[in-house]
Amino acid sequence: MDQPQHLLVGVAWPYANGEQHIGHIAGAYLPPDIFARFQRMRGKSVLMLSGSDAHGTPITVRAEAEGVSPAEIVDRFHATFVDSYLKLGLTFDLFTHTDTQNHWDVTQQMFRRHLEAGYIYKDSQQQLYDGTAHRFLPDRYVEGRCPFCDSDEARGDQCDQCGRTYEAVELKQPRSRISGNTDLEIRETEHYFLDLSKLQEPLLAWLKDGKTHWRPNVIHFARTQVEQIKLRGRPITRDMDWGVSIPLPDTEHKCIYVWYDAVIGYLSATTEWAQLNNTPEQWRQWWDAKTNPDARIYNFIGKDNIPFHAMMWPAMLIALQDMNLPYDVPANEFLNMYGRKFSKSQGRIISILDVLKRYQADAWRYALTAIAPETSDVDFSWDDFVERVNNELVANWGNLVNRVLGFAYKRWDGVVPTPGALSGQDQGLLDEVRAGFQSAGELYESAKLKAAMNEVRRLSQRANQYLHDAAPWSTIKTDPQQAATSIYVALQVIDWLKILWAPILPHSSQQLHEFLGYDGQLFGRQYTETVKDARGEHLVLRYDNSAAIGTWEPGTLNPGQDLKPPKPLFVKLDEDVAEKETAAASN
RNA sequence: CGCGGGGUGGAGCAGUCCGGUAGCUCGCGAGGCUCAUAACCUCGAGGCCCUAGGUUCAAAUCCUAGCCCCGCAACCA
Repeated sequence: MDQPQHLLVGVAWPYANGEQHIGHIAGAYLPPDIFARFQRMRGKSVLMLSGSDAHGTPITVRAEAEGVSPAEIVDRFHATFVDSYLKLGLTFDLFTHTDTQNHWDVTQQMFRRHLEAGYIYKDSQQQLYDGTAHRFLPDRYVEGRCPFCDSDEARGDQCDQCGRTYEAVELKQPRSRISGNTDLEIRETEHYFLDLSKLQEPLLAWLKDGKTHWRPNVIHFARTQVEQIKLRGRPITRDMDWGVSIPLPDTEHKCIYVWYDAVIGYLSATTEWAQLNNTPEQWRQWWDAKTNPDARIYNFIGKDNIPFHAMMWPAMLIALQDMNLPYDVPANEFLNMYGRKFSKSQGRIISILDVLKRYQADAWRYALTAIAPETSDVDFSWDDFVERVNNELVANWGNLVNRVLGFAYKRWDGVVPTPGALSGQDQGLLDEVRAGFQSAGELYESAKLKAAMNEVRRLSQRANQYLHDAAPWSTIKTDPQQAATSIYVALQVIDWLKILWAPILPHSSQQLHEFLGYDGQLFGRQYTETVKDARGEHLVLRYDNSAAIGTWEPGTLNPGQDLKPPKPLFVKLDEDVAEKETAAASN
């Protein structure tokens, strides 16, 4: 087999400066979990990794606004991320954060290797300096009037009004967000730069090579950028104290720029995972091109992150040589709300942690997959959520399970009936659903999750049609053996659909697995742990797949197997849910 | 200004690469079934495929010009 065994599923690192909303989940967090669960059932050696991004000005700005330490902000939101991923069932083999000793080590090591290989140089930059606060003002620490459109709300690096970018020193009437000081001076400051000009050629060669399986929004963007823009040195250090320190002398009050250290998280999380498992060299199975060139690395992200994952990070890896580069970067567009971006400040936000209190995890997994913004921005509305859960998930799949299990349990004393000879109709349904392992499998494999879901839903509709034609509730009165055969076929099909749905609906598939009288867990176990290191301790979310028995193949349901008393898999939502939630959101 | 994505029946989407009777889910209308969470099954109504040109026997699909929406532009998924 030339199928790769080792798959690394990298997930965008969330900034630990606010709660996650359903847009984050639909765009970048749920899709990789569905993909990873599918691949694990295929027997692949999957590592799904991410962590909270602890550094950067969004964190320190918030910390200063609240008068607490950045670490406190990170710990608070990191814990909420872990909590919501547990509840939603996102099976991270490791979800850590970037303020760990391991991440510091890996980042500094990469800095040194880039330096030694000649990809890092030192240069000076002009930056605004706040004499009152005695510090430099990177990025969002400064606001002012936009040099292009005169908006007064312009940030240090970009104007939200007209969208243009510029250097902070170009701002008109700049003011410090720390002290409010408007009497800012321009000072020279020395920084280290990653020399991307040296990487442009190999990066472009890599982007031009193959990539036919990449989504057009990702590959078109990356190619045109690298083709048309002359890449230049980009600063990888900043005048800040909060961040990974620079492994060189005379670098006080400077640290490594967050963009550089955050993407290294994919590598550092792998080594942290390997160390936690006491197999420190295992990371090579995914990253080291000499050890395992067939490993595939996937990066699931939102479209805003395309430049970093399709350009910067690959360039950094190319510079190291002998590292596996991303195999695919399935970036999603955005999930909006009523036509506009989610916005915390404007009260348009649906926190995933909050809504998981009221609705089933699998209901969200279904609805967010159904409307996943795979090719264009998509609008979320509560009406749509209710409609999809009630009229699609409950009506099509949940009801199929309920009608078959309920009938079987009542009429055959809680046991899987023994079938007689199969008719052409029986065989036809079995063949069609069995073929779903191939057809839906290919769609899951290529991360076309919406299409995979449609395929599985089509198959469960076929089962509903079969039942209508076979009408076992009618034949049982005249020909009990034929009714038994129909119900056996339906149960077998449900047993297979359980697997086909499992990547998207792991919780209810497990429940169905048990209703059908099976033991064991289709998937592994999620758990949290506190890890101590030289920088303190940090909470991690982990996943142990060793006891999982779910496999991507049609098993055989044994006649005579004891069923469990069935209950509906999904809660049907009340009519007024949409109204209530919409009202609550606008308060 | 530049770049990327999108514009398909009431809603959400697929189809566009490799032209050939416009497809799916939901909603709506009618009928059927009654095992089932009033769910399920069948049939039906409903579309200038953004616009204007062009290529072609034939264009949602290819070419040209333009319009509209979203995003990116070095980090807000």
